[in-house]
Amino acid sequence: MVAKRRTRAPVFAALGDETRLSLVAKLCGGQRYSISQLTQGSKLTRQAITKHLRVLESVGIVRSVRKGRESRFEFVPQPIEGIKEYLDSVSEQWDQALSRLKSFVEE
Amino acid sequence: MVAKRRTRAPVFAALGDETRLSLVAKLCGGQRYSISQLTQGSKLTRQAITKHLRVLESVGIVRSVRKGRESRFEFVPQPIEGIKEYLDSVSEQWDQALSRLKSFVEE
DNA sequence: ATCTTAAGCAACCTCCAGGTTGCATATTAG
DNA sequence: CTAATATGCAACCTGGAGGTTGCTTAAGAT
Repeated sequence: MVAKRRTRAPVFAALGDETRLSLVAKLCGGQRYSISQLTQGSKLTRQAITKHLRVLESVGIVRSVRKGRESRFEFVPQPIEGIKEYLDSVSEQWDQALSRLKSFVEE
Repeated sequence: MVAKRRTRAPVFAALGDETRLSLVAKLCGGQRYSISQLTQGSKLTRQAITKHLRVLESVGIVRSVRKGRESRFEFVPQPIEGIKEYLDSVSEQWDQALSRLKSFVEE
């Protein structure tokens, strides 16, 4: 296991796009889909979808497995768990700040 | 209260940048900071920092209040709570998929 | 009244994200 | 074997993100 980088920004950035968010929405249901399948219903080109999938893959949100002539993509939960933890720490800091303020006012 | 948009992508996008993430990290501690203060220690220009702050402000993660000649920025938790909920729903879908798979294998 | 500090505004630059088209290659179907 | 399907690769285009510099205006400090 290599040092897991302390930078969540790329993961947030990967989620910062409607198209990719809907890919995630589809894939987190557990099913695996080929690129062509994921392109169905989208108004974008297969190549555009491919690029988006590569972005998601580059931050580990998604993984591809070649199966015959198609490459099937599947969801990987870890990166999203990672940023959830990060957001929790942000909320926690904020809550602590609030409670410090509260006790300051009360005394 | 106007229809809260169903699109979290812009919030994720706003967090998808190291500089903005560190601004959030600083501000979620509860203190308010002026633009100049937030620029201190950064290698970027005040104007660059200003632009980043406007991005955060545009999605509601941050709010600015003019105080004399300086405008002080403060953290606003709601948008981040929003995407936390979104991520929870993603995890939930994933977990349900896993448990369906599990019961399918077991029978 | 003047100097200094905080911010806003605007023009400008560079680079890359997001899309497209066109063509090549690998598999599966008939 | 041949046709059709699923991808990969590469070149190309365009707009906007992220930065900078320069100048102006507002508000404190002396």
